[in-house]
Amino acid sequence: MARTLITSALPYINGIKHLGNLVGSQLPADLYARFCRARGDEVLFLCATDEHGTPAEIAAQKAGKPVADYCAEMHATQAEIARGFRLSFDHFGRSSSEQNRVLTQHFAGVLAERGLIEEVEETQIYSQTDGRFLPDRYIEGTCPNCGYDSARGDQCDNCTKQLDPTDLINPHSTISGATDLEERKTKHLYLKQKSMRTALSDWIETKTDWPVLTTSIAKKWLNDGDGLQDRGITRDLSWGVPVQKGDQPWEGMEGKVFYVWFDAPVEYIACAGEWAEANGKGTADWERWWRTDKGADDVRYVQFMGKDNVPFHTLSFPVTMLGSGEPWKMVDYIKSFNYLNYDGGQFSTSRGRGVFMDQALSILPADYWRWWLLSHAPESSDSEFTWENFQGSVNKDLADVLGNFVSRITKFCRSKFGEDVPAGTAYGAREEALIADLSAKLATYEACLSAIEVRKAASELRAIWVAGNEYLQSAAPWATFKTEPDVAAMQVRMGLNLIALYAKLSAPFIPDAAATLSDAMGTDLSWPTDAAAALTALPAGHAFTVPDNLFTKISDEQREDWQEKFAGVRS
RNA sequence: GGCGGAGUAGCUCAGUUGGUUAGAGCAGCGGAAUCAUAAUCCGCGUGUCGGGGGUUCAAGUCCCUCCUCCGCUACCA
Repeated sequence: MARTLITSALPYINGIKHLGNLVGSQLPADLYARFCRARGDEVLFLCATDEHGTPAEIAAQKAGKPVADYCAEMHATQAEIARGFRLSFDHFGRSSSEQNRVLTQHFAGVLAERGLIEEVEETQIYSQTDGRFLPDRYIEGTCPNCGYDSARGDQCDNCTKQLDPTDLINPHSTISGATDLEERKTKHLYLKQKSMRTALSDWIETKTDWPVLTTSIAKKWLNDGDGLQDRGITRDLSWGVPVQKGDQPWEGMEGKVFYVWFDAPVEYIACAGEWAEANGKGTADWERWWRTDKGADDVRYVQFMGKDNVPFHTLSFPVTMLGSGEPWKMVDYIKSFNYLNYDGGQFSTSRGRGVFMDQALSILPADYWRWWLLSHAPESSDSEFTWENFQGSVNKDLADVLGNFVSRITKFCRSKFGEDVPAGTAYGAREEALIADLSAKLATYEACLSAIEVRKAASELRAIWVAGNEYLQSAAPWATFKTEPDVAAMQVRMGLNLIALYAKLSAPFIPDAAATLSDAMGTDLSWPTDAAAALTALPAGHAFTVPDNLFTKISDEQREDWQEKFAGVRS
């Protein structure tokens, strides 16, 4: 049995994510996980909240809560929303877990032993009022170049000049507004990525099947300018994984924590440990997914992420794993996505522009969103959400093409033959042609899903739904019923079998509707091996029920209402 | 500035290693059907493939150049 390990980029803890975040990692990862499970792979699908770092501390401060409590609450909220979207994680963990603390400290210790960590003393800005060192972007002041008065410490938004916080005139903290900033010396650990450059490059060169988006970003960081640079992996914060060398203290690093981008990817591994613990399993159970010396040799590991995450997954995290010299399972395929824009601009968390995951579920069920987002996934370039397009796709694809097909065949059968599959004649030439057509389409659909070609898979699935309508239209059982009721019965039997087949094939995209259909047809959601067999699965006499309409159309009034509601600031 | 991605029908997008009259879905127009959520099916496309130049028997596809949009640029994650 094929074994597939799937991870989605970890959503950051400081708020509810928008649809752009969802479609860039969690949702396509779920599609793939569902497909792999359906076709019989042993799957471990992991995701977690990324909880450490300054933004989490500040969000907690704004909410007036201790950061640990804040993160616990937000984790619960994000987990609930993930369930709402039917994201089928085997475990939804937390980067603040005990497992991650131990493993992160372990990696740091091993990397230090192997000479891949260097201590560097540097000068940073400290705010006495805030009682903390400030990352560059949390310092604002007047730009020495253009005079813009809200230039950030890393870059001026007005003239785009790269800045150093000490360049700013009248600098102040954006957290408190404090101006009592001072330069302080502080010591930090750097991961010596430069010394791993060749090993990384060799590894990336073997990945000839990766999407261009993934490899081009990786190669750029490897080769641009002076090439890959060493990177600081510690911070002067309190919320994070305490800096330790394995289980030993790290002299001179007391009170410091690891940088979130060092511990967050480690959570992919630690999450498997959390999964094992939550399910009464042992160390060996998760190590067979992650240690090539303990059974992970035959695992295929696939990661999903937005393009902004690619450098960390192609460089930093591999340095950690390869540098450890330990037999960790490396990623086999990285599926990366571009951005989803909202109605002519970007989704914006800070300005509350666009649709957030909780809001989306409050107006429509998960399947509607899953279908639109996946069928418009930003694979080859950035793509665009508009309410008109959303309304059109949902109404046409889901309500008309699929929903109405189910409705017309089940209701016709009920009125003419009752709620059992009718017998009638044997399948004839038209049915054989349909089976041949669907065999080909099924093969294409599977190939797209295997290759994680999300949009193409969606359009092929739609074509499979359309084939049912084409068949029904040319077979016209409502006409044959008047003269040859046995033929009409056979045609209806084919129609009902098509519904059962659609349930199986549609489940990765629209799991709720698929479950409704399989319940109504009294069948399961096992993956069909062959169209001919699948279309004779429901025998004459098999009982079914007529389901309620699968999808309700979005009215123009609703669309206009939502368009208005989500244009402005999130309340 | 550097790097990367994109620019194809009114809209959203496909176009494999260059090869017959450039495609799909939606919208629009015409027709058929009346089982069904006024749902379906059939037919209908004269697009300077962002502009210009080049290579080639042949370019949306390769090269050069210019324009526009977007992303990244290492202390936001």
